[in-house]
Formats: sequence, structure tokens, C-alpha cells
Amino acid sequence: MSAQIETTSNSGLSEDEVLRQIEQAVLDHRLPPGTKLKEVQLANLFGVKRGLIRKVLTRLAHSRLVDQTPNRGATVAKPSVKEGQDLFATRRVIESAILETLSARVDAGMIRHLRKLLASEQNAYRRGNSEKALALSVDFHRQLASLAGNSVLDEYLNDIIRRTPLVILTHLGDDDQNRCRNQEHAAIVDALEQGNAKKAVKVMNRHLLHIESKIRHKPETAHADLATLLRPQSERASA
Amino acid sequence: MSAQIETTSNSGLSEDEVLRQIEQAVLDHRLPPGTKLKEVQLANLFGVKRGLIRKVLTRLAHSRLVDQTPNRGATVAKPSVKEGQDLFATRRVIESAILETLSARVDAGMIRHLRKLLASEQNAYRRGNSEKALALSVDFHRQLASLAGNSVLDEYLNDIIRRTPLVILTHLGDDDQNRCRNQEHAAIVDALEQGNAKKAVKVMNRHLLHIESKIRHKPETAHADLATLLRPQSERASA
DNA sequence: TGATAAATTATTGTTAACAATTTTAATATC
DNA sequence: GATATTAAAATTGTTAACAATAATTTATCA
Repeated sequence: MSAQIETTSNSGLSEDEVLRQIEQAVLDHRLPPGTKLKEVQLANLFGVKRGLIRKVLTRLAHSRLVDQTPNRGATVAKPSVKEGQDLFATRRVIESAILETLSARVDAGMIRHLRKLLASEQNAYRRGNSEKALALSVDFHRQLASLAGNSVLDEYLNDIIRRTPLVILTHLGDDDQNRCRNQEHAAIVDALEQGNAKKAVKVMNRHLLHIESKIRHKPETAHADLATLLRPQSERASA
Repeated sequence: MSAQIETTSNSGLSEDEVLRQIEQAVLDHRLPPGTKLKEVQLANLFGVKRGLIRKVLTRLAHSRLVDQTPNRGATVAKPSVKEGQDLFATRRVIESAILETLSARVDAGMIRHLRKLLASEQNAYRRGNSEKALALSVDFHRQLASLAGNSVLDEYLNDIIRRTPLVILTHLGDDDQNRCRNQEHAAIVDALEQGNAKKAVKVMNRHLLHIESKIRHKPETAHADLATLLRPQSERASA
């Protein structure tokens, strides 16, 4: 369990800051789904009282980033396949709406801003700085929402962004293939610059579907071979 | 302050139940925006300890139903005009997506279910039972989301539904003109039955725009007439 | 009489202690 | 050695008390 620790030794963090840091740890793939979040441990890590941690966990559970079970504590959420599919489908709806809204109000300054972001993102990829690239990819989507100027869509997109890693890590694993494709970000900005909302939306849908289409029920092994199952463990490993 | 009290005298309510009741009071227009929510008072009303109320208020604040200010307590939220506009615009996005999703999977049983709901709603309007009609109108929207089967869209719609009264009461007042028009609900179900998603979406947009279009900045009186302002109060009243 | 300061009350914020439940480790039994 | 039982430790849930802050009331002064 490795939530980032940023704390001053004599005074603990605020509730909001603890919340933010745990959210960021999820986003950075540092907190895998299923991770047990123990109150006393977190309180010690962040240099705060347990009461504050309990408040933070309540909020995280309310946002569905955390599963809380009575008397058993909190774990990082593990969304089902259906939830994962629903989340991505909803993400397509929200991101499309953001692009349509943004397309109607985009100006040269905004395009410049987005292009700068893209350049940083490409640079991070080129240097092989995986963490940085991930953060900038995420920020690209956030910036679209922010520039679109609808605070409710912004809010929901940020909610979705926070939950997306849980789906990916639970069902697909931490693999570069399951991340944003940078060239599609560029194509979205191009379309926005051309005032072509339809095209932007189309690229965005493709962008999300490249991950979404991989989220499915894993077929059960229909009829497990009993002989294989009953063989001693050491023999099984070499089979 | 009149949150509904449903409690057993010897044992208080669960956290979830207190949350639900406060949410319902907002939805029923019983808790106007700006209402002060005092912890000790709520604890007494619901027969619970103050700690539980604090948890509930945290959750309500996280959902933006409540504004919490440090050392000053919690009040029922008063969304700005912009937030109100953003919320309705987002509502149109979400409800449209729900209808599109539902249209692709609707069956005769679902139509029957919706028609029953419509009948109850019409009945309540006919009898002049305003509270009941409001509840059934809200439920209509919820049922569309539930039948559509995307849990994330469902979640967001419910969030929006909880926040909508705050916008309406803050900016438009508690007036039947600011409620759902029942015949539009019927038209939506007709369109769904005909497999006409486009039509359903169109009616829904009109349905929401009839309220949304009234949410705007009230024009400031540009240049107050000094003579009028300085006139004694009694003379002013008759002018 | 109105404005300001001081006192009192009400409310929110925090805490450590204890209760309740779960998990882990140790011990006993077969 | 495997399983069951018991004990101990860890963790979560709750609470009342107290601290800190804000709101209201009362007293004082010009």
C-alpha cells in the first residue's frame, strides 16, 4: 500500500488534501483495485487523526472509488464488467457533449493552450516518461471539459476520469495498450480548430472505444479437465 | 425547517436512511435553498447522535446538495444561475442518452410499466394532488433511467434529479408552471413505443427547455432613478 | 437613542477512550 | 499433520467531553 505521503511533520494535512492524494494515487495506478485501506495506517501515513480518515473514506465511498463494508473496512473499488462498460459508454456521452459545447465557443487561445499540452504529452512519450505521459493524457481530457465551460459536465467528467483506472486495472491490466493514443488527441484538436464538432466527436468515440471494446466477460473454461485439476501442483506448473 | 421525521422512538435511523430523508425533503420542495441545517437539531429530530449527522452532511455536501462552510455549518445549496443552466444543459445530455439507450432495448413489458406510471401521474394531477403528482413526475424520469440499464447514467440522472429542485426554487419559485408537463411524458412513451428515438429525444429536450429557458440572470436596474430612491418610503409605495 | 464592547449561549470541530467486530496467532485435539 | 478451539491482537464503530468559533444578548457609553 503506497499512497503518496506529502506531509509536514508537525501538522497533518487537511481533509481535502488527504482526499486529493488518495484520488491521485488511484489515478496514477499506485492503488490497485482491491487494496485494503486501513484507517489507522492511513492516519499514521498522513499524520492525521483517524476521524479525518474516516471522513475521507466516507467521501471516497460516496464517489464509488472505495467499497466500504460494515465492520470490514474499506478497499479500493473493483468495478464489475457491466459497470466498466456502463462507465465507458457514459464517458462517450459526456466527452461528446463536452466537445460539442467546446466547439461552439473555441477560440485561437484555447487551441494554442491545447496544442501546448499535446506537445508536452508527445515529449513525455518520446522520452519514455510513462508516468508523466499518463498524467498529461488525463489532463488533456480535463482541459477539454474545463474549456467547454459547463461546470456540471466538468464535474462528471472528472468523476469518470477518477474511476476509469479502476475499470482498466481490474479488467485489463496496467499496460500501455490501455492508455490514450496521443495521435487521437491531436486529431481531436485539429477537428476543433476546423470547427468540425462531428469529426471531433467521432475521433473521441473511437479513442474511447479502443479501450472499451476490450472490457468484457472472460469466458469461463467450460469444462475444466479434472485430471489436470487433480494433478499435484508441481506437475501442473510444467504442463 | 421541516425535514420529515420518520423514526422509532427507542432506536434512531441509519446513516443511509437519514441521508435519504433529507434528500427526499429537498426533492419535495420542503427544504428551501439557504435553509440552515443545524447538527444538534437534526440529531434530535432523527433520534441519532450528532456524529451520524456530521457524516450525512459530509455526504450531502459532496453531492452539492448542501453548502458547508467551516465553523458556520451547513445550508441547503443555492446554485448560481450559471450552475442552474449548466445543470439543465447536462440534464438534456444525460436524458437524451438514456432515451437512446432505452430505445434500443425497450420491450412491451417496459412500455406497459411506463404507461401505468403515466396513468397514476395523470390521476394525481386530475385529483389536484400536487405532492403526489410531483413525486410521480420525478419517478417517471427515474424509471426511464432504470429501464435503460446503464448504471452510471442512472446514477448521474439521479444526482441531477436531486439537484434540480434547488435550481428551480432558487431562481424560479415553487410554481406549477415549473414542473413537468404530463402530456410530454406521454409523448415520450409514444415515441419509445414506435421505436423513434429521435422523436423521444426531441420531446425530452423540449420538455426540459420549457423550464431551462427561464433560468437567467435577472437584469439589474441599470440606472436607478435617484429621485425615486430618495423619496420617502410612503410616497414610494404609491408610485 | 444608537453604537460599541463585553458576556453569554449556541453551534461546529476535534479527540481519546471505549465498545464491538474481525482477523490472526497460539494452543489443544484427533 | 490437519483441524478445531481459544486467546490475543488488530481494526472498525461509537460516544461524550471538551475546544474553538460564531451568533446572540446584555451592559455600557457618548
